[in-house]
Amino acid sequence: MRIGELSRRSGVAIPTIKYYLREGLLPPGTPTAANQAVYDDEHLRRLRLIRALVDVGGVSVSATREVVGALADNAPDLLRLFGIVHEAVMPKRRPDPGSPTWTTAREQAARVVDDNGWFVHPESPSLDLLADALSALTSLEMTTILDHLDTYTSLAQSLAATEVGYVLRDPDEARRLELVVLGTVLGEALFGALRLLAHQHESAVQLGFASSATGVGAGLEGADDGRHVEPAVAPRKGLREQGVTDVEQR
Amino acid sequence: MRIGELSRRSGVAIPTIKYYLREGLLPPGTPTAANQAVYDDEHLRRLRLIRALVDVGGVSVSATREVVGALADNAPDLLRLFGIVHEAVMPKRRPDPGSPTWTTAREQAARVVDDNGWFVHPESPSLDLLADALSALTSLEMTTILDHLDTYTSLAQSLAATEVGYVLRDPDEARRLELVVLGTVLGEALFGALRLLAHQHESAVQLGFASSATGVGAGLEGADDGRHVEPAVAPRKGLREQGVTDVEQR
DNA sequence: GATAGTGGATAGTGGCGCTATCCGTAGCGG
DNA sequence: CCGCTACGGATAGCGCCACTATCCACTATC
Repeated sequence: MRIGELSRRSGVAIPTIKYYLREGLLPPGTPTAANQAVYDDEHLRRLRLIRALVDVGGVSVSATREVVGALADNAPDLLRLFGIVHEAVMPKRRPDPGSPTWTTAREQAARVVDDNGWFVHPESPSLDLLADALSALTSLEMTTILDHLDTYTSLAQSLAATEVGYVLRDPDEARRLELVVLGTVLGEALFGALRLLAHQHESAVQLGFASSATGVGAGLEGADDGRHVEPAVAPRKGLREQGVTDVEQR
Repeated sequence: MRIGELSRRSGVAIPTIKYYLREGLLPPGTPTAANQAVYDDEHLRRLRLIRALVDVGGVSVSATREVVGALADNAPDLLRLFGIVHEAVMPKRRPDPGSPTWTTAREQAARVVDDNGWFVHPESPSLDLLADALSALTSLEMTTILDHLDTYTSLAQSLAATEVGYVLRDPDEARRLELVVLGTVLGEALFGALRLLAHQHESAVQLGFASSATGVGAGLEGADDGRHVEPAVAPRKGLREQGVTDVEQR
C-alpha cells in the first residue's frame, strides 16, 4: 500500500505520517522507484502503536521514538525495555528536585520500597516520581492519604504481579516485548479510567446515592443544572449478563 | 507577606506568580496602597496546591483554574467537585472518537461498568477514557490484557473504595473538598509511581533476578553498563506492618 | 496526455506555560 | 528629603511541541 491508503486505514493524516517518518518513529517504506515507496501491514501496526502511545498514553513523540526503536532493535532485553518505557512515561514538567522537602521525600520513597521488600534499582527514576508525589502531599499536610500508603503499595503490587505475569507468560517473543510497552502504558490508562469510574460508583454508594439518578460524572455537563433527566441506566445490582442493551445513546 | 517572600517560600518565580494571578488561579492579594498588596498563608497554600496539580498531576493551567475555582467557591458539592476533577484529568490529545472501532469500544466500556454493577453516569467522560484504552488495545490485538480486565476492575474498585472512604471520613469540610482533589490527582501519581516500582520488583522476581543487583530501572542509567554496585535494598518479603511511623518529617 | 497522487524538503501554525521588560509608585534606611 | 530596591500591573516575547501547509519534480493510472 502507499501512503494514502496507510492514512485511510490508520486514520492518521498524511502530513502526520510524513512527520513520523521524518522523526524516525516509522521506518521508511520500501522504495519502488526514485520517488515512490510502498508500506506494509507492519507499518500500519506500528502506526497504530504510535497513536496509542501518543494519544492514549500521553507519551511524547521523542519518547515514543525511543520505545519503538527499542522494539524494532534486536533488543530482546525485557529489563532494558522496561527501563526505557519507564523513562518514557516520566512527565516532562516535574517539581524542583532541589528543595530540602523533596530530598526528604526522596529518602522516604526509598524507605517505602525498602519496607515492602521491593527489589528496585536505587536510582530508578520511578523513585523520583514517588518522591514527587510524597513531597507534594506532605507539603500540603495531606498525610491522611499517606496513612493509606499500605493500601496503595499492596494494590500496586497485586496489579504489577498480574501485569508482569501475563507479559512473561506470553509464548511469543515479539509479542512479549510489545506487551511490556502496552501493558505499562495502556495498562496505566486502562486502570486510570477504571479507577475514576470506580470513584463515581463508590462515592455514590458511600454517600447513599446509589439508587438515585445522580452520579459523580455529572460535573460539567452542558446547560443542565445539577440534577438531570433520568439516565437510561436502571440501577440494578445484578452483575454479569445483559450486554450493551440500553447504553446506546450519546 | 509580599510577592517576593511568597516566591521565596513557595519556590515559584515571581513572574510565574504574576502569571497565575493574571490567569485567575491565585486570588489577588489584599491591597495596602494603590499599587501594593500583601499575601497570606492561604496564598502560599494555594500556590503549593497549584504546583502539585500542574507539576505532579500534569493538570493544565486552565483545568487547574476550574478546580481551584470550585474549591474556593462556596461549592460544597462533593459530587460536582468530583466531576470537575475528572474533567481536569482528561488528556487534551485523545484518539478520534468517530471511528467504528472506538464506538464499539465505547459500548464495551459501558458493558464493563454495567457488569460490575457500578453506578456511573452513562455519559461520564471517564467512560470515553476507558473506551480510548479499550479501542487501542483491541486495534492492536492485545486482548491478552483484556483477559485480565476483572483484575483491573476489582483492584480499581478496592483502591476507589479506600480513597472515597478516607475522603468522606475526614471531619473537616474544607479538607474534605481538598481531599477529593488531591486524592484523585496526587493519588493517581502516587499509585502510578508505586505501580512502576512494583513492576521492577515483580519482573526481577518473576525472572529470577531477585537476588542479583539487576533491576528493571537500569534502563537508561548513564555510563554504568548493566550490572552495577550493590543496591542498598535488602530484599525481604515481609509486607505490611510498620504503618506510617517514619513518614513524619518534611 | 490529462489528472490525481506521491516522496521529499522547508516553512509555518497554534497552543501552552511561562519569562522579560518597562513603568510609575511604595517602602525604607539614612 | 534622597536614593535605592522592591512591588504591581501591563504588554510583549520566547521556547517547545505536535503537527500542518505548501511547493516541487515525478509517477501511476486512466
